[in-house]
Amino acid sequence: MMQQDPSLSDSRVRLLDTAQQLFHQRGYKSVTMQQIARELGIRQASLYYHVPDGKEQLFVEVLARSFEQHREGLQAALKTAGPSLEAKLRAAAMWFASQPPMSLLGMMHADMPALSEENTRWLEEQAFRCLFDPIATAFRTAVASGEIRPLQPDLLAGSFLALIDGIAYASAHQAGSPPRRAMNDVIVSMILDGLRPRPETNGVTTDAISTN
Amino acid sequence: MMQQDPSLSDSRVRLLDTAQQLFHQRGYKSVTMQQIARELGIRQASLYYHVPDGKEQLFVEVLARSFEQHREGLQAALKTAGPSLEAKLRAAAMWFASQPPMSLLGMMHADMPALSEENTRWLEEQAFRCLFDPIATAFRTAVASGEIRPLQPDLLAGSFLALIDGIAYASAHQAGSPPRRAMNDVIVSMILDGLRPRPETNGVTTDAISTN
DNA sequence: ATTATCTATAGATCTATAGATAATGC
DNA sequence: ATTATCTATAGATCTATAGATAATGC
Repeated sequence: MMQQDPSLSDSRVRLLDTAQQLFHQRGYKSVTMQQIARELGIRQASLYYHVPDGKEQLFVEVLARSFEQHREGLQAALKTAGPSLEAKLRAAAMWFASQPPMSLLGMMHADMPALSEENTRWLEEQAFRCLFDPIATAFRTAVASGEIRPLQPDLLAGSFLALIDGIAYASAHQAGSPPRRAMNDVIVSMILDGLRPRPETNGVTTDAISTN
Repeated sequence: MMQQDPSLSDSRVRLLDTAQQLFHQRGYKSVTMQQIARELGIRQASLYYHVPDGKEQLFVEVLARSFEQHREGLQAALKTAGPSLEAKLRAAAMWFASQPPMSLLGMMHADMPALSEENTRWLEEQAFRCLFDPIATAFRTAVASGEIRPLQPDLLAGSFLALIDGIAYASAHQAGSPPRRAMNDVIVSMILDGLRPRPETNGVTTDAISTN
């Protein structure tokens, strides 16, 4: 009748998957338990067998699982990449491009205020640990090695994530936007070399894509 | 008894201001007519005198007004700035830093799906015209003059706005984050010159702020 | 016995409408 | 007469609970 341990039975995983998709698409408040159930082909009340603590618990679990997936994917990507910041940024961007858009900023902003303070704080910690920290570490290393100028690594990590988020948004909502890989190339190039033509770089330029 | 023309009476403006603040803070769905009314010190039903078509109309009007304010502020800032892209970006960033954070991306993502298709489309057009277009034009000009490398101006404009959005978010939600002006300097410098040290720039570097 | 669903429904919340009331300006 | 509020309330929607039902595995 009850089930306290968050088991990972088949039907529970299906629930988390469906909820994840809907929450990421429309946010916490807009998605109803009704809709999640309909999508699963079961009745609304049946959801409470899997998440006895209700909608907020479901949302928190979904988001935490999503963060964790990103952490693992990011770590793997950063590990296989070479030691240069450029390689790491490309690998990280590729990882994000391979995942469904998660609109981190949007979620953080719009959905957190509806949750309990405890859940908010905890999810912010998870987001920090899983998404922000790996990127910030890469920037910190690059600053330490002199590979990039001495700017605040935290700010750079935030900027990188904001750009990644923007790309995900554009590719999901903007009609004729380029593929995410192509946009990745442009922003990595921008981050590292800037938009101004480099003065003395006689050789192949890193320009990725032509105008408009 | 009724009032069809969107007059700008004192009490109506107060309503729009209050609603704007709340909507920008917590998004469309999370804010209730009840809360808006409480904030104004009146009863919930009284709101419908000013917005007979209800909550969605209120939200659309608030957002449209907000976009328009930004368009005017942006245009003014771009006009007073010098012709260089750097001056324009700094001016635009300064304008945004002078305004309450509006979390454009978050709103777009989380709130639009709850609105009618017509309103969604219309608001997207307004966002494009008021926020995106002025910035994209600046980038287009800079590409045409050769001031920057030939990358897609639209993508660059989106990137710039994503960064601005990220800064607003950080300054609003992150505990010890630097002032928005300082973050602006860093990102403009990053956008234009990149993070890698410029090879032949013998002179004053544009490094803004020290490590960490 | 455990797992996963179902029906039925209480209770809360939220939007919106109807119609009354009060103040101000002509 | 116009402007801006009020009270009261209908109707919709949404979360969550109680308890029944059915299938599968021991």
